[in-house]
Amino acid sequence: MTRYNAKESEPKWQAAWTEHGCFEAHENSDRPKYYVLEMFPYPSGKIHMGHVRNYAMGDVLARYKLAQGYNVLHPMGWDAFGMPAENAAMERNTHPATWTYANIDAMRAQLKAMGFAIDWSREIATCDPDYYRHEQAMFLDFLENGYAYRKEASVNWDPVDQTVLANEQVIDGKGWRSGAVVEKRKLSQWFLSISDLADDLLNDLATLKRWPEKVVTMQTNWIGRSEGLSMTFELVGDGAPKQGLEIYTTRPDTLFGASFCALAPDHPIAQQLAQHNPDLESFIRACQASGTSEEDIEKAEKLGYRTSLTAKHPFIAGKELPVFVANFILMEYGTGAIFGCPAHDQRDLDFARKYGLEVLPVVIPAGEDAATFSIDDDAYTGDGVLGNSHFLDGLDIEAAKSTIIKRIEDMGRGQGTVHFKLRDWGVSRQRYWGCPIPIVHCDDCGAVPVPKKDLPVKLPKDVTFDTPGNPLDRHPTWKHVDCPRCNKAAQRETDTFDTFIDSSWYFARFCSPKAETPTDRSAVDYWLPVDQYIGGVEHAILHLLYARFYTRAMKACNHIGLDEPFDGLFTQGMVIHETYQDEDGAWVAPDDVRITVSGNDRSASHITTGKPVTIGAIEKMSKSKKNTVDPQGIIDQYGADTARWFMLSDSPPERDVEWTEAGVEGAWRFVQRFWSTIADPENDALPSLNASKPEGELNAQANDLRKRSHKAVAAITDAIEAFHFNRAVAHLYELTNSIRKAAPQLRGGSDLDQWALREAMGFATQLIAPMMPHLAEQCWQHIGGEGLVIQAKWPEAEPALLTEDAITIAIQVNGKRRDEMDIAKDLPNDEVEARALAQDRIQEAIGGKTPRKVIVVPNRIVNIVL
RNA sequence: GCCCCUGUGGCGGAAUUGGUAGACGCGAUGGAUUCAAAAUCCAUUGUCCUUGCGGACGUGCCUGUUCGAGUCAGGCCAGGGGCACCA
Repeated sequence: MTRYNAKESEPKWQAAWTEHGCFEAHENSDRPKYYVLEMFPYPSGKIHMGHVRNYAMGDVLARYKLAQGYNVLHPMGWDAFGMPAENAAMERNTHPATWTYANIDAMRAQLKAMGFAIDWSREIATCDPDYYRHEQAMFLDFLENGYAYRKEASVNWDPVDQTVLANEQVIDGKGWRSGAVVEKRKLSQWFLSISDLADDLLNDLATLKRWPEKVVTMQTNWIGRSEGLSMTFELVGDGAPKQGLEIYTTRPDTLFGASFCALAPDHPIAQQLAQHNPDLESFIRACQASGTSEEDIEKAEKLGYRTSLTAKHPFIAGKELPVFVANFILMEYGTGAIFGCPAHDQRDLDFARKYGLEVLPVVIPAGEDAATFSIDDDAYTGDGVLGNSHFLDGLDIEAAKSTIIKRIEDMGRGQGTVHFKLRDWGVSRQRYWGCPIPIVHCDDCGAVPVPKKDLPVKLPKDVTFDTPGNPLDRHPTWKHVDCPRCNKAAQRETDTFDTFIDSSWYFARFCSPKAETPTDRSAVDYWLPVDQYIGGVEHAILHLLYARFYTRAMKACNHIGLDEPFDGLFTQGMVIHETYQDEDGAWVAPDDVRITVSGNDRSASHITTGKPVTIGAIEKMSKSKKNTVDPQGIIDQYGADTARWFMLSDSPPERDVEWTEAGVEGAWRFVQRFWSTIADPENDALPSLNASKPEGELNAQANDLRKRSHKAVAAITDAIEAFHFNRAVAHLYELTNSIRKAAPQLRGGSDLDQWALREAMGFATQLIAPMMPHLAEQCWQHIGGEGLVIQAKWPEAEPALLTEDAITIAIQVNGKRRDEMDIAKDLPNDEVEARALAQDRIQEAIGGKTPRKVIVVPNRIVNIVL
């Protein structure tokens, strides 16, 4: 028998699928549609194991749904804009486009070699003008419909590189590349008003039934809705603004426990006071200079500067609260000002202790008395009843909140309001390799949209990266254009879009990738929503929230007809690997490590030097720790099916999977074992899979095999539906073992027995096809299956074969298992009880006592209680 | 600090609604085959006691509910993830 040759087989079947157009999706179908999508890759150069895992999962689903008779859309594209291309351009002196498209070509070839069931005719790349011109058109629609606007915002500015840095590029307050101290700079930038839709985005999370709860929770927290009160305090003192001070609080019930007010350092009133107060000015400067990293915040002391102003308490005549400028108040949240109630907020308490302010409890826990309850080092944030609070006394917290809000509203001093942490999405990037923002700035007309007929605004090709700054800005001619409105000389916007915009609507473009408009309504109405979206949990917030917002904005502009783009979401785990370090602490790549096993102990040495190597933690594959394994090497050595199978085995898809050499070898062994199970020459005399079922009686073993294989059909179908690929794999191992065990006898049996064996082989081949499609095609051909296995209808189990008429149940005495017995299924309880009590071992265990109670759970268990 | 998730053999992990814990795979050990190896096949493999039959213990820890708990409840511990001076 010949070994299975993946190298020969895989390209052959890939060609066959292409030739038959197996994966091309068409809208005109009477089959139900199914849109399966994996998050599209950034074209970094070559695929990594994370891609293999992600796309293997999506592929199982796509092929399974295809076999189930669905009209499947399973497209692929490239999230092709972004900084790495510019960095590569600087380092290698190539153009970002050259680098990107070369990467795309390389990665496309690799994905094709993996044999994924992708409709390549729908391929898109976000850096293609044919893609981004529609993005520009939609931005203009958003602008017209009030979803986009322009405002001043501060950015991280690297004065050496003359560029804006993302927060992640600022390390210890310095630019990651230049090392220069980063400045805050105000730039006029474009924003999308995602916060206008905060309520919808929050409420509709409840409709996402097939999303992981974890992601829903994370988005809920990110949107951060809170209900509270905005109210104005009257200010007194030198230079007090007569409009007063507007604060925001979620605990209006604690107003009678207020002992100070505090402003953010960049609050307008603080700024104004600082103009005539050098001490305050330097305090504010110190606040702004302090770091914003987690660690800094953790360590930072609560600092305040007591201004000359005081705030009048609205209900306590003569009570005035000192007004501080404090370093822990954020201008971006609420109104940038608070009243502090130290008894019931830890930060306020820390602050009050430091500055000797009053701490008056106003929420009294059950069992305490308002007159004697006191606060020590910990603020009391629990439940209770109001005390020391005039007209609120005796109310619970919720009642007190609504009462005080009503009073303040009636006084015209404020109103109950809702605040969100979610802020508008700044989309301007001072970068070359992104989608140009289709705007012209005219001295007279302001920001003028580029007319749609003039789109796309294309990136110029002749740019250089040898000097810092934005190449679009210093390009000699590109930005100089005439105003579309008044024809006077004007300047193009030289910013490009955040690349998250590119990925916020690509799933819609896949429905009609060649349409002359951003979407073809009949196509998106047919295909959307995406039935199953699959990707890494690292996109749980930004990408998925942006895409949800974008879908709503597109709907408002008539590009799409629904609110939620992704009906089902699955977030898969990472691929991880052991790390290795040599004696000097340098990381060693897995390829350079030799592992020695003795018993259950493992040790490692360097493959060339022979020196000992320490086996370290199992971590996400990363270049810096050198614990990566290149999928290409695996494909070359074992073939795509082995890599796919390993990725789907063992670990549940949502958890991390550890890549191990032994595991891959195990997968490879199984590929061969499966092939030899099917292609054993001894089987050659068996009837073809097409042969009709002969008459006669099955022998016991053949009957058993039929039961096993039909049960496998049911179990594997359920497992795939539930995204339990590891369990589907386990069932396939079992079915294969059953076939191997039964084959020698059944081969020599009756025609019907032989047919049953062949049937089981056919099932196994079909069931394995979504995971190892090439191997399956080879086997399918070998056993005489009709056409391609990918085109075969998914098998269905005969219900009669799924139930057993004889079962084994356990017998317990006092909850401990003492024996088991074979009984007929659905045997009446009293008979089961009688038979259980008659068992020798049970009699022994009972020891002559009379059972107090006998519990019979039909077809499951008997428990005898003494 | 707040929120969420996860703890099962040497390892990855199975175990419908509470009903025989450890399926399946990896690793390991012994054997067959072989001149030898690779490959393949067979057997054993939770721990402890026992020559064997068998028995005791066992799903992070402690309590509880139940005839019966990996599964349910309460309280801890450990690991991972997310958010965070958000008023």
